[in-house]
Amino acid sequence: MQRNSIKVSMAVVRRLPKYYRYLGELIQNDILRISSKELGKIMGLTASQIRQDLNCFGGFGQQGYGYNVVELQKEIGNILGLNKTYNCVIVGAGNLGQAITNYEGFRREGFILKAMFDVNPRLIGNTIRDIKIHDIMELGEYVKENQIEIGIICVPKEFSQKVADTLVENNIKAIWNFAPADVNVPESIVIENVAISESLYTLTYLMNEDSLNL
Amino acid sequence: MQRNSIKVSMAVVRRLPKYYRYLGELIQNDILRISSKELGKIMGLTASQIRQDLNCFGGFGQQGYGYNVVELQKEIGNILGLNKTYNCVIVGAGNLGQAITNYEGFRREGFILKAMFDVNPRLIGNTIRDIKIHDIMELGEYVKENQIEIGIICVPKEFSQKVADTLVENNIKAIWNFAPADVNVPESIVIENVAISESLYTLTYLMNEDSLNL
DNA sequence: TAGATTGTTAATCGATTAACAATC
DNA sequence: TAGATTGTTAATCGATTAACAATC
Repeated sequence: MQRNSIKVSMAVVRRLPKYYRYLGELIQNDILRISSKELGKIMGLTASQIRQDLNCFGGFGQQGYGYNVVELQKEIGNILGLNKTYNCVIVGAGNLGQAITNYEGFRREGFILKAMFDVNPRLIGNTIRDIKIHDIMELGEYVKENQIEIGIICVPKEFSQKVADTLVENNIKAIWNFAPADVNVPESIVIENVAISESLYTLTYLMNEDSLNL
Repeated sequence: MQRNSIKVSMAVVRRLPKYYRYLGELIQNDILRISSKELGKIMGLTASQIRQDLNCFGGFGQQGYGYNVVELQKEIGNILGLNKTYNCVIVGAGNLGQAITNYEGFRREGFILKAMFDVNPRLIGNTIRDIKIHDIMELGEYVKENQIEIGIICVPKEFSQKVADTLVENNIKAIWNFAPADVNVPESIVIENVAISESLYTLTYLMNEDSLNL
């Protein structure tokens, strides 16, 4: 069931990966059927919100029954675009770049890491999990030649905008940026600036909230 | 200027670190004064929202002038609790744990990494940036003995809940969890579940949005 | 069938934006 | 002082929750 011209809010979109993840856990625990009420309890959402969220995309449930967990997870995966594969590169082969390379989950979901890039001569030429580390000078050409769709930026913030520019010039479709400074790209490019520190500072805010005397 | 019993919404709280970061960049660029209008343009927010956000905590600006960047950044830092120091441990000394250890920014903001922990005998006893990697069996005792306030979880998701439980039992105050599965803790403990994959799946959603026929 | 639970509309709540008097 | 821009109140917008008829 598909609708026409319903605009889905970012609030909903950002909950979808969480649904996807929790449904995956249910499958692992052999739970094959769930009601919005139960799912809400597990995820800390209201049943009403879950039904509203899902109905932005279609009626995936069944009255009197609930939702088929496997089917629903697959549907949400499709909505998220996880039924496709994506050619990716990682720029910056330090610890963070390596951590992402080593994370099995991403390969499983269709993210194909084609190459890594770095400035460090000691790293260039090495291989991590069969992925070769190239000289960052070759980045632009490689991205263009190999139809790379997603660029993952793991370089220090001083270089992140320059890397992003190179990616954009060579027809990247999306950038996942881990440098602790937002990167600017044209409207047509999809960008996620992660800024990991923000969640740490939220943590300390919450630790001190009581003593703030608001 | 402090108010009594105003509840600050999480929407506002999660913008504070971003203000802090952008103000830091302004300082680096020797911009010492800014209006809500200008700041909004840079950050992609409305001037009105910025003024509303800041006024949850006090009147930091001056009519006809704007905001003193250095002063405002410092105030927001205080609100976020960045005027204090925090004793931290990292559990899981793999690439991600090492990436965090190597990130200078955190030390600068008062996060004191006291120790790392791992199960891997090859890592135990080693040192990263002068931080010793301990046997994970010693985690609970160490946390209790050394007044550790923040536990950073960088272990595979199979072990994350168990690690969290150990931290909680030994009086941790907050947990910053990078394992790709939410960890449950008592109400009194502050928890940030990061789930990095969520932003990647949001990215692919946005890449495919047009073809969704909503 | 009766019970359960959805899909969906309406009501409420909260967050963002607009407007403007206060004031530097 | 005049101009600029805040702090703050009011208006609007959007997101969440509640309610219930539809239906499996």
